[in-house]
Order: sequence, then C-alpha cells, then structure tokens
Amino acid sequence: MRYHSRHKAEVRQQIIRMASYRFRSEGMDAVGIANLMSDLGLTHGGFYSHFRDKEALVAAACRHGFDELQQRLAEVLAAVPPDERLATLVEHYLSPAHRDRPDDGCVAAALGGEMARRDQPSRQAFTAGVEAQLALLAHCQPQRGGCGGMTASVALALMVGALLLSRAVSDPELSLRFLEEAKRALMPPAD
Amino acid sequence: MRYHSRHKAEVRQQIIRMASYRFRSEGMDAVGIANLMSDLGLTHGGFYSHFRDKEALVAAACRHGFDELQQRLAEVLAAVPPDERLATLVEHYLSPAHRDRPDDGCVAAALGGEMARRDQPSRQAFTAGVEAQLALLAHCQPQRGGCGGMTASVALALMVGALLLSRAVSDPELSLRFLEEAKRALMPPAD
DNA sequence: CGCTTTGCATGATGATCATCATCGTAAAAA
DNA sequence: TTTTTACGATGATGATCATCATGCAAAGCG
Repeated sequence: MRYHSRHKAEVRQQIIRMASYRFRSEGMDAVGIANLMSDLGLTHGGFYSHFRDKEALVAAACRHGFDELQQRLAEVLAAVPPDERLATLVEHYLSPAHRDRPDDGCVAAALGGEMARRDQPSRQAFTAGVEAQLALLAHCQPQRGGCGGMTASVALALMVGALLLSRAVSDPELSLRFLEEAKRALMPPAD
Repeated sequence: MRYHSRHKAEVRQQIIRMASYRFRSEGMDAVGIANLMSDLGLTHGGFYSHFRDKEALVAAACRHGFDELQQRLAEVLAAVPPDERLATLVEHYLSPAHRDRPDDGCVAAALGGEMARRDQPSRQAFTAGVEAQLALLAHCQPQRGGCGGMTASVALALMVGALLLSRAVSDPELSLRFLEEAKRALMPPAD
C-alpha cells in the first residue's frame, strides 16, 4: 500500500462523516459525489474505490449519523440521575438549537421523509438506527409505562414529528409552539 | 386567445395537480419539469408561461395538496357525529392505506422534511396548510383539552411523525407498531 | 534502490437538470 | 375570410449528475 495501511480507512471515514453532515443539512439528492469529494480536497474519481455506489454511501452515512448521536446521548445521559434522563433527553431534542442544526442532529427527523423513497440497504440502516433510538428511549423512561404514559414508539414519533414541523414551518412562533407543546406532553404531567 | 378562454387555467390546474401527486410520491427534487410536462402530453417549453420558476410550482402544488385533503376530510367528518370525528380522522390518517399512498396523502408527512430546506414562498404555503390542519384538528376534539389531553399541535406532530416513520422503516412489523401505538395514544384512553 | 502495488486524479460518458429565446400554428376576434 | 394573438413545441444553453476506464505517482516491500 502506498500510504500507511490505515490511510484508506481514514479517508473512507472522512467521506462518511462529511456525507452524514451534508445529507442531513442539504438532503441526500442535493449532495453530489464530486462536490462531496472536493470538500475533502479529493476528486470524484476515487469515490468508487470506497463505495460501490451512492446508495452504499447513504447507508453508511445513515449508520454513522445514528451511531454518533447514540454515543453522544449515552454519554450525556450517563452523567445524569436516572429520573432526570427523560427530561434531559427531551429538553435537548426539542430545543431550538437542535432545530437549527439539522446537520448535527437527529437523522430520523432530517432524512425520514426521503428515506421512505430509498432502496433497501439505506432503509435497513435507517431502521436499525430507529430501533436503537427506541431502545434508548425505553431505557430512560422514568417509571412503568413511559413518558407521560407513552410507549417509546409514540414518544419517538412525537419528537420526530414536532422537530420536523418546527423546521418546516416559516412562522417562528408556530415553530416554537411545536417544540414547547411536545415538550410539555412528554414530561411527567404533575409537577 | 386561441383556445377557449378557460384553457390556460385548466392546463395550469392540471400541472399543479400532477405536480402535487408526483412531488409527494417521488420528492420535489426528483421530479423534473420536462418529465412532469410530458405526463400531461406537453413539452417543457410552455411551463414558464404558467409559472415563474419551479419554486412557484412547488408552492402552488403544496397549496393544492393541502386544500384537497382539507376538503376531502371536511366532507367525511361532516357525515359523522361530532364525538366520533377525532376517531375517524385518526383511524384514517394512521391507516396502512394512507401509509402506502403518499401521493394521495398528507403533504406535511410526505414533504415536511424537504420543506425545511426550501425557499420562503413554498414554506409559507406549507405553513398555511399546517395551520389549516391544526384548526381542523382543534375543531374535532371531542371535549376540552383534546385528543387524550393533547393539544392540536401535539396531536399533529404525533400523527405526522408516526406516519413518516412507518413509511421510512423497512421492517413491516415496526411500521405497523408506529401506526397502532400512535392511534392508541390519540384515542380517548378509556373504553 | 528498484519493483510492485494501489489510492487517487484525470477525463469521458450519457443522462438529466432548470431556464430561456424563438417560432409555428391554431383558435378567437374582426 | 382575414387578422391577430399567445399557447405550447422546438431546440439551445450551461450546469450538474452518477458512473467508469485509464493512468500516474508515491509508499511499502524485497
């Protein structure tokens, strides 16, 4: 090998990382291979020695995005007493900061809509990520039943939907309303 | 004018109608002008005499999609006693049939993710549609408070999120779980 | 120090994209 | 019947797309 043996793997990782950001912020169709590679100081030629096609990159980027979030969240939640974990997670997920940084945020909310139209490999990677999110959510329910009596899948659907709508809507007030009211619905109702 | 005076308006309406279907089922970026026009037996040339640019079509298609749904729902709900309206709406929205026909379904669920990245005109049309949905939802809450104690914006976010995830996920069982559990959460809890 | 290996660059392919300028033609108006 | 008018067809523009075939140059191995 002409570079040290890790080099190819490192470049591959960089491609995936950059793709996972740009896909989330611009959409998967809007990011071209050549443009993406040039972000890393490379040209489009080498791409196909790393991935069979764009679909393979989408799947890898999807996995990477979920893994990264999962890991980051696990760290944050571990530092918080168990009965505050749900509140911490919800507060973070439904914050304006998360709304305004889709590139660094939840893959499900950023790419869920387009995922429904993709091929099997990508959708499988996406599904695995969603399942991991569900497990994490179920794991930090304060007591039996879950978030204000919701199951994990209901809580996830609500969070994803609220974040998605808060991003799509052009009225800042309505945008905030989606975040705030979802937050309230997810937090334990009593003081 | 060479055709009868309604002709141009009719063609315009057909373009919008077709666009609103194809945008929902294929995504707004994936549908090209030339391809869309050829669906109507026309060529790409005349498009720009109907719309300033593609963005204008997106906004119009968005309005059309919401209007159509709003009208169809209003008809269905009017034929149902007030205390069954919420259940009817939820049952319909979270049905596998709706999941499997995005082209004929909710604009918010199909295009919400991509809407966040579009220009102002489209997002304003989208926002107006969302507001109409919220009003309709608030209007068919069975009693004070709303769907199992949810506000309209929470109910909408949950429905949109559940439908979106049920479409994106590749596991049929998980897909159904999103629909069923969201349904349960939205229906009045007591028998 | 030369050989082999291979990651990446170069460039081509053919397709599609949004947009616009031009023009024929068919229908309405006269 | 003749004139007018504008819808929509044709074709060009320049950009970008995913994908692949070829070739260079550098790094590890001998």
